[in-house]
Amino acid sequence: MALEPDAARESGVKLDLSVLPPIFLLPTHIDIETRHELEEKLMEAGALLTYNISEAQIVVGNISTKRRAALELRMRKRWTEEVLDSSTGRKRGREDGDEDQQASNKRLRHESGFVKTKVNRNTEHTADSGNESTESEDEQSTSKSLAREVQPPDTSAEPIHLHEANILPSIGEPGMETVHVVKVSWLETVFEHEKLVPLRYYLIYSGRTIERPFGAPTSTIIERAKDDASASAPRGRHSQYVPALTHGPRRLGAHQHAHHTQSKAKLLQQTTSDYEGSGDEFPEPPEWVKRDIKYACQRSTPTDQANADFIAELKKIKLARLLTGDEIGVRAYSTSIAALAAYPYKVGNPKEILQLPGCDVKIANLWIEWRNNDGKIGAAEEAEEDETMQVLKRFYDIWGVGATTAREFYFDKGWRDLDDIVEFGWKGLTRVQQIGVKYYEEFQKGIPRAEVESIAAVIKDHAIRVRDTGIEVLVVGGYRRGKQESGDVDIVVSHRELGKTANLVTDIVASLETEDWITHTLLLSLTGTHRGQATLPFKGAGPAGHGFDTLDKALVVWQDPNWPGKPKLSKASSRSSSSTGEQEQSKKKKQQAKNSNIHRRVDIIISPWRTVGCAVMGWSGGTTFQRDVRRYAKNVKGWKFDSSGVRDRRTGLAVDLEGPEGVHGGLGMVDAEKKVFEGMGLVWRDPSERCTH
DNA sequence: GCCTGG
DNA sequence: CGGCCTCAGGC
DNA sequence: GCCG
Repeated sequence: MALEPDAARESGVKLDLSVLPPIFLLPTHIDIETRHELEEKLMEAGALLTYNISEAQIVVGNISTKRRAALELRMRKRWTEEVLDSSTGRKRGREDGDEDQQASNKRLRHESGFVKTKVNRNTEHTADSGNESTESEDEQSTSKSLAREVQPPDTSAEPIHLHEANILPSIGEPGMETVHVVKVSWLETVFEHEKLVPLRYYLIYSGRTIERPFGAPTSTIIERAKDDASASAPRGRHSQYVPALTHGPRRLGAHQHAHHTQSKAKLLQQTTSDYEGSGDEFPEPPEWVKRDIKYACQRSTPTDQANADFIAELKKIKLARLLTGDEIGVRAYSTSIAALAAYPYKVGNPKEILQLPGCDVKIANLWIEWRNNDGKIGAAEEAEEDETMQVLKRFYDIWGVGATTAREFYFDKGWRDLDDIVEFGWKGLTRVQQIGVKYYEEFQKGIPRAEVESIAAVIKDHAIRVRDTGIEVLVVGGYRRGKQESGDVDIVVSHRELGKTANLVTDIVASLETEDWITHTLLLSLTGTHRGQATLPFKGAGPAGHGFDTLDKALVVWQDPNWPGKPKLSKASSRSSSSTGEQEQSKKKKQQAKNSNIHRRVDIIISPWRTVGCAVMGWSGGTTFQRDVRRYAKNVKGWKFDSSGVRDRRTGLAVDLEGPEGVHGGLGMVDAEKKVFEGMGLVWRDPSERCTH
């Protein structure tokens, strides 16, 4: 029973760790009990335990890769760069300083067996394996591989006898700026043998402290980005370009229209004080400017925009606001951009900008800067080039990751790229985020119009299969606005008979899955069906007024299951591969037998016919257009608009814009949409004129 | 109740 | 100075 | 950041 370790016997002396530099214990992956135990033993042995990582020279952790080690330090605000073995550091209290690290490694390799298990070069990234496996097991398999652990070196076989002077690795400068991250097994070994053993066999990573590597030093952008979104509203947003306003009202140069411009006019002098551009001439503003039309749904916003270049710069600022969690800033810039996007002339004078609703001196001054600075805005370029912003953007582009989570990934977790997420955070991702990461590159690719059309045709075909030929569809979203490439496919599916749209999403998705068009369902929204079923009398003829259903919809991942070289399935066994001939074939083709068709994001929206015009309208506009439809409905009409219908805010009753049972006769979805525009007092515009961004 | 997407 | 589009679903 |  009472086994006595060799080391214990030979050292009559009590273990003394007071010679060691400050030690930091990484809590990561060490349960609280073990940690307390280690802390206790360290204290007993007189070790210098620190809880301030910046003063630690030895960091002990239950981790295994360099990458993770650097990450753990980074997370705790200690930025380091790796010190390599080759950089033969100065010897540390050692006479025979000629033995460099390589030599010592070499010797180690010869004299003991555990070098191969030592670090085990456990550096293969799990991200790399992510592409190989197939289908729904992928997320799991990837996370599984993350759990792989390195075996600790088997030290009991060969106790180590080395000089105390050799305890610390001979790399890096001595002192606080160098930090060595070692495995927990080092401490365990030390305690087991009650003897100090060299770090180097347990060394994961050696780093030298460096400055935080990037960015305009503590630029306001970064400061803002650090703020948690949950904290109080972003503050301190004041541009250096906003002039103090002191003058009384002045008269606008060439024109004297709307009153609202007068209050702006007094700022104008300030704004343009250092602007000596072309004369004061500029074109007669369009009607919507004169009438101070504030809602994007009330004006035409064409695809090709006279001020696209300037808008592009503004969008960079808007993106920065988005990534920093400044939603209100995003709103503001969206409004300004939408107004500029609708302005049909190339701006040549800042006064033109002041005329626009949603634009004021701030934007006018940005335009001046843009004009005087060769088409560049400092804040925009700065944000674009900022490395923090770039990382946040990378994360934000993951489907299912928003600005808040992107910032959490970066500032809290310390991750820098997708590999970090896969390697260190996979299990913490939601299901849809895992899918978003898995198809990251594919989802970035635009979808050509022809492909949108063929996807729509397949959906329509399946909808007809699960119902009948009364199914009608319309592709909405960017496609309908005329974009050459769409980010995703949005399609509205309806049927003139009320009962035929109940449970339709479910049936369509099921049918598509049968033929493997859908690889993942990201979201299934069924409230329409739920409510419809609850409210609607089976035989129809329900009193109008009930009918306020939200829409059923499915957000799915789509892949064309037909690909060149696909093994032909025999007619009989359509689903499972059971025939022996097939097995052989699939085995033979195992390598190239992979569907390389690009995965696409597809939104299938079901609408009852009664409100299909609202659905079409609600899904066809750009973001700002849609938001302004709702604002307009609220502020001008006192209604609440959403893509499943309109109701009066006061009475709560549904507003029938399309007739109690929707449009009839030869009228279709677009006619229904026209009725909605008309009913809201809006001029119907071709979707290509709703390009608000 | 926060976060996300549309 | 307060408000800024709206809603369902996932966690 | 702009509006009422």
